Amino acid sequence: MTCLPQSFYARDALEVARDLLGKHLVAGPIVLRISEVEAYRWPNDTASHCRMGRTARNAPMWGPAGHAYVYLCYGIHRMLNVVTNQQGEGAAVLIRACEPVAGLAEIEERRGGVKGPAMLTGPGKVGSALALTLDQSGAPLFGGAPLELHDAPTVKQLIAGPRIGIDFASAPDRRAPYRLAIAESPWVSHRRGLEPAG
DNA sequence: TCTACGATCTTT
DNA sequence: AAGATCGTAGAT
Repeated sequence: MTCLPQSFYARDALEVARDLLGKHLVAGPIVLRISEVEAYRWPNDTASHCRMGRTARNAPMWGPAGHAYVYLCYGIHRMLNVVTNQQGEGAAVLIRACEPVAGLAEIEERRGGVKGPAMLTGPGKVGSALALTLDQSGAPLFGGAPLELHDAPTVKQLIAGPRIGIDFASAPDRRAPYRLAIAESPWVSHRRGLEPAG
């Protein structure tokens, strides 16, 4: 298993999002296959955390690609994003759902005994399974890091639809099909609104 | 400081 | 349909 190089991430978030489907998140004994993502693009994406400019929280989104952006949502959930684009551009891909590949027992334990797709379909659940902490925000995802992204076969059949939980965004950004998932996978949250895509 | 509000999940 | 729960961000 080879680690994805930093150059993989230094592209438009939507391209990286598509290519992240099927790739592996590796954290110690746990390996997760990415099955659903959302792109938060640069520039002019009113759904993005970067819509208001640079802040202490979103600083990693403006930094070098291939690093993590972790933030706390609703006071409870830790969300994992992968930083994309060039340095100085605020963009990232949110990891929304995964399929377990290894470390099933550890994942189940961290998820409170939940099994099946309910275990990993939703960004908060992925964060919980990986035991993410806020101090991991800004950490690289390559070069022997505790959390890494490894290469795996590219996914051909995918489905796309509007992003979840961004009602505050402009109408075009609300409608934009920036949520991508593996077509045949049961490890996908909110199947409604997703349609076959290139 | 103060206040409002989330890129959600669970239970009712 | 609504509560949990707290760090951010923007306003004061």
